[in-house]
Parts: sequence; C-alpha cells; structure tokens
Amino acid sequence: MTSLDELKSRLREHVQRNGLKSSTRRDLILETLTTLGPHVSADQLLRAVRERDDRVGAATVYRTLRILQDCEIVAERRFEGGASLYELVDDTHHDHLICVECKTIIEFDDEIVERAQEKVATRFGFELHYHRHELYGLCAKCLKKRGSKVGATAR
Amino acid sequence: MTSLDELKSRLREHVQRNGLKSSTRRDLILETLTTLGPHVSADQLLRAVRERDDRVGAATVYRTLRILQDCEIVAERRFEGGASLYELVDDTHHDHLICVECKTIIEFDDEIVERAQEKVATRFGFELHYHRHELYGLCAKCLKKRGSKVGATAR
DNA sequence: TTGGCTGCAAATCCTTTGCAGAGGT
DNA sequence: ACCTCTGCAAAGGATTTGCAGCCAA
Repeated sequence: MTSLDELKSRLREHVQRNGLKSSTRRDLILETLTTLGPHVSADQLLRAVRERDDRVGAATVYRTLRILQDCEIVAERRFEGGASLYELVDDTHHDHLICVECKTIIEFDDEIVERAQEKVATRFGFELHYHRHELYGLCAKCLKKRGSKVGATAR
Repeated sequence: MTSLDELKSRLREHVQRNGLKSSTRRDLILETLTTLGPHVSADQLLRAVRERDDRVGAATVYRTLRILQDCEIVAERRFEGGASLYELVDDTHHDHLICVECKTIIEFDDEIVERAQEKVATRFGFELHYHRHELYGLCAKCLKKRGSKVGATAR
C-alpha cells in the first residue's frame, strides 16, 4: 500500500515539473479517492467529494483524474458495460476476476501468467508497457444461488 | 474460420428460438461484417453497410450487433480510448497485443496463459465464462522508429 | 393480421470544453 | 500581476429508445 502522503508528494512533484499549480480541490479529491474502494467511477468519486465540499463540479473531478493518471497515481479501467472505473495504482500489480451476475470484482495476480505474457510480447517483438487481464464468470456465491437452475447462461 | 453460412444458420436458429423474425437488413449487416477486418467499430460497419444499401440506419446496426452478441456470433471489445470494436467470435480463442503508438492490433493465443487462468478461477470458486487479455506496448516497427530517442514513455 | 423490424430524430449517458471569475505563487 | 484552476453550462461522441410505418410469418 502506498501512503496518502506519498501520493500527495508524487502529485506535488508532477505539478511543479509541469508548470501547474496545486489546489485544495485537487488535494481533496485525491484524499477522498483513497478512502473509497479499489474501483470507483467518476460519479461515485464526485458524490463522495461533495459530501465534504458540495461546491465541487464534475468537470474538476474528471480533470483531476486525468492529472492523476498522468502522474501514474490512478489508472483508468474500462470494464464491460457502463462508465470507466478508476483505481489507485499500487506497487503490486493485479488483474481482475469479475462476476457477470453481481458485478463483484476480485483482484488477483499470478506469476505464471505474468511470465507467460512477457514471452508472448518478446515473440512478437513488442516492448510491453502494461496490460489488462480480466476473467468474467460467476462467483461462488452466485453459482450457489443458481443451484439447480441448470443451463442458465449469462452474457 | 467459421463460414458465412454457418453464421447465418446460427443467427436463424437464435431468431426462431426467441420469437424474433428474420430480416434482409440483418442478413446484410452480418454479411458485410464478414467482409471487414477482425475489429470493426459500429460506425465503420455502418458505412460499409451503407455502400450496399444507403437506407440503413445506425440504430439498426447497433440493434443487430446486440443480437449477434446474444447468439455469440460477435463479441464487443472495449479497448482503451474511443468506441467499442466488434469481432467475429471464432472457434479459436485469441487475445490481443496492442501498439500504443500506431494502434496496430495483433492477435495471439497462448495455452500456458489459458491454463493458468483456469486455475486462478478455480482458486476463487469462479465458473469462468470468458475473458479478455490485452497487452499494451510498442510494436517492433514503432520501436525501431524511435531508435535513439531514449526514455520516451508512452501511456 | 399480428408483432417484430426499421429509419428517423430525440434522448441518454459519460466525458470534455469554453468562458468568466476565483485562487495560487 | 500572471497564469492556472474552477464551476457552470453547453458541446461532444457513442449508444439507446420512442414512435409511426414497413415487412415477415
């Protein structure tokens, strides 16, 4: 886990290097983000921020998220269906298991997969920067709920 | 490669099973789709369809794509940035290597990865339905183009 | 004849942008 | 002071939906 202070200083550094200015709004948004779950939509973030300061506009949240992506504090995720979700970039890389029924997202990481994809990249002469790996299916809970209902196919 | 006739009959079957009706428009769209590249946007598809029949509306293309997804003839892909791309679902599953510079998409499949993700799913009690696995980076061509320009980091 | 299909335009949803004023350095 | 940041509202792009007429079964 990266600490909030660490994130703040990374943001400050990025701001200075790029001739931007710091602002209380931006700090507030970053702070709020760290209090929320690992995958947040711009809208969820906006609501949470407004609970602390109801004068914040949606545009500011989007603009701030863009900056936070630039300095690699957050990453944008476009899962299937609906809006983008944003997550704090952690030192530990992880991929996602997503339940198509209840939308639960489980994070995992698997070294075998990681190594295998490096090989694939090399095979095609690619220089790998990042990747996304998402497994969609039914989680244990939803499987149990379905129980005897055989043949129900989610999509 | 799945043949066009095979796809058509799969569509017909789906249509009958679900109390829908077949239509020339839908057939035209499916046919057109098979003549295009492996990743097509709704807009590209619309243009191509209109070259054959300029009375087709955008809504019909979207509605047809939805149906084609339901009967697993095409899959929707939300790559980073821009609109969704659609691809014919082939018997051979494949994943994607995407160049962040020139946007080239290379398809690959790797059994090690496939097996590894089955294991991950099992570990979490998931029943795996499908997945997406995308590697982003620089392709060989763009790497060469950069040549000496060291330290350029794409994101 | 019935009920699904279609084009059109309007409506949505998510995100970005223009502008005038507030705020940071 | 200068230039960035912000809220607001309007614009934008992609996709969906309502409706009246068209078409297949």
